[in-house]
Amino acid sequence: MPKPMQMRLWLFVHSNSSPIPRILKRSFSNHVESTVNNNHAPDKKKKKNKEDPRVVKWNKAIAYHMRLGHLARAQQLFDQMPRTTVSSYNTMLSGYVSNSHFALAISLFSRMPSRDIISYNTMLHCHVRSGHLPTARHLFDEMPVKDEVSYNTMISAYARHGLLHQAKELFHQAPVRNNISWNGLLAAYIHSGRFELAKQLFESKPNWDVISWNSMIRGYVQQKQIYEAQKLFDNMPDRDNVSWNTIISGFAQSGDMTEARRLFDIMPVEKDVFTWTAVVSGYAKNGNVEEARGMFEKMPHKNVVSWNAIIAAYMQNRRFNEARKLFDQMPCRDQVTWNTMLSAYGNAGMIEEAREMFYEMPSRDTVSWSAMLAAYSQVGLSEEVLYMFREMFRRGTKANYSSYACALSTCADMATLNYGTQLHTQLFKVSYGMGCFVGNVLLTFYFKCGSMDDAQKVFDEMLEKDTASWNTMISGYARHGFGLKAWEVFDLMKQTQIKPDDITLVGVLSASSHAGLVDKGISLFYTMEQVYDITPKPAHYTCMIDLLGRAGRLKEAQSLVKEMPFEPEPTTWGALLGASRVHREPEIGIWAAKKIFELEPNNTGMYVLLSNLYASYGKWSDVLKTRVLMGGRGARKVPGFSWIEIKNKVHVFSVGDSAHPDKQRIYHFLEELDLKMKKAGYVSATEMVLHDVEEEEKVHMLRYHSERLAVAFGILNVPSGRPIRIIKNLRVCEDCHNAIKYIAKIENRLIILRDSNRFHHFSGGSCSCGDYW
DNA sequence: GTAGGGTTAG
Repeated sequence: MPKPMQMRLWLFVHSNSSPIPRILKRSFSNHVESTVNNNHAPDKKKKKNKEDPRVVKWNKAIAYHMRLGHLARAQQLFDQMPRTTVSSYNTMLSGYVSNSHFALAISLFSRMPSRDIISYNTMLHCHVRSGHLPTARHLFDEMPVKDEVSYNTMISAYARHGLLHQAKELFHQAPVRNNISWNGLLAAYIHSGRFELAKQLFESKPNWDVISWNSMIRGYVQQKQIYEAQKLFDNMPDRDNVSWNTIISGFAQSGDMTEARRLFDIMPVEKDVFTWTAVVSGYAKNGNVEEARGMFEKMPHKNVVSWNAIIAAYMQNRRFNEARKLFDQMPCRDQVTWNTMLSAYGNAGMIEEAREMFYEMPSRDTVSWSAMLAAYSQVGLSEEVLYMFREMFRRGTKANYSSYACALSTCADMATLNYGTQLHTQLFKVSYGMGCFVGNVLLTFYFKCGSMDDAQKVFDEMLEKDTASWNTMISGYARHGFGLKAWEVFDLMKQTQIKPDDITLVGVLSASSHAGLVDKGISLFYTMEQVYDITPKPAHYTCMIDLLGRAGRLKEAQSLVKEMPFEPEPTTWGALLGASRVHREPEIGIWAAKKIFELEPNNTGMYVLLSNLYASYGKWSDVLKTRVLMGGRGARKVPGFSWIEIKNKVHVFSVGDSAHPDKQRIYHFLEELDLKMKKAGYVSATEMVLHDVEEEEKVHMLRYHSERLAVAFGILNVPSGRPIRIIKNLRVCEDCHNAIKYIAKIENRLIILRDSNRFHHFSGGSCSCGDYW
């Protein structure tokens, strides 16, 4: 049995497809011969000694300038060299890569007269660092010879991207494994969310080095198990500065700044820029900008990253002017600086400022484009999102999963399943396997579009699933009213190594509520702390109130609200309000509505809910009062009216506030409406407004009429009672198609007509409204 | 020439 090293070289020599230059091939060949004959591995030291000392001297000088980032000087030296060897090229190559000049590295690599394994490994590292894993893999596959460095480079690259499957595959394929390979595998488990497996691996091998201990601490931090992380930190055999930085940033990220600060003050190793920056960003995340600023001032050596952290601190806490001042003062800005500003403006909905940043920034990377996409998406500019997404490709920026995520979620919002599916296909072309992130994006998309089958298919095909994948499935099914299915997924999840988190339980509780699984839901809620070690949060209470409310147990829901250990959120009150409307408990509903207005005086949606609540009891004067309170804040086309037009007939949902200040506008609308209504044989709209309180009965009748149409299409009476409804393969006439869309808008539902056929696409057929063609 | 820690998008 040949030794692994010899085996690899043998493979290389006998490979006909090897792209390696002939000269190099010959020298390799000789080398192999001698190695095989002598039956021992090549001696690296001997090889090093062969290098011309003058060349070594030049190389050292080049490397020195590269380390300092003096690229031009390094280049000059390289050009002046009396004799260049592969090692000089390699020095240049690795200098370019460590200075992130990937294009220069690629160009140099292509011009090299000969290449050795180090050139190939450096190039591999180059592609990995620039984030082009498919290119790296391609090179890896084509490499004439691979050693453990090549394998390790790929393993840890896959690990960092959460691609456990690929990392594991190469780990097992690797002919030789060292500590770095094992650490790579460990990192792969951690980054793909398979922390239980990471723990098992870590426990099974006793001789781990400090790097793996640090990875495990980081893993616990990522799992939000900070006290476990601390236990590990306390027990580890020796701690270096990275260990300290990891645990400090762990406490900082988990919001425990007291402990983070205590560790910071007692740490026995020297604090570096990582330590300081972790603390600055920790204070920022806690909203303590002053303290963050104080630490920033004290920081002995600031770099761009620390500047970025302080700018993010101000931006995250909405202190835009101060952030802007710092931004202007900064000694030098990098891509992240610009992106930080851009994305923070985007998050705040300050679209103009975001746009300004985007167009002013010297260069744009994927994050910049993604942030801009997110900014547009946030303010609902769906068309802009898709335009920018295409523009991004046109400008040659590679889209990543974030950009796809944004585009896909916009597709979901616009209910453009076709374009989204197209993106799905595209994603497959560019991707290097179904990682968690891409899978989760697709799951979200298909659920948003209501294509449960497609979502399930993606889920089944996913090689790696993390907590988010399971959560998306559970809450996806829950949202669409498939409570049993959601429970099924939850039961499956419990059989895996992945632990449910608080979001999982929110999904399961809401599934229970929509499927009427009241007892299951209640028992989960009261045992979640013991079984899953998760303390109920406001969202869990909201689910419970929704669950009890839907089941008609309003009194219990009411007392649970009172028992809550924290102030109920507007959505909690909303759940109670909705239930009280369905189960005719106006007192509770009004109580809830009042609470909502205290919390959110401008919540127009709640005004509408309240006025609907009154309307369903025939309390028309209260409807009116509520509408008056709403003022001009209603999002309707004409304030005070909800109406749809179906086949030239106007259906009025409600006519409310004749007391609305914008009388001119209302009367103008009424004139138009009048004509249409009279033509359709209905009572005049003007009449209704003038006698609105008395005539509301008639309005109610009209509402009922139009609702009947809606029921025919299956739009109302959605089993889940939730605002998403998918109608597949509907044969519908043009007018009704529009009407359905309009109902969706009025009723604040997302209705998706999937694969529906419009009137003109057919010859011979009939629509549910009675029309035929 | 390969592994762990701090800042930005999702």
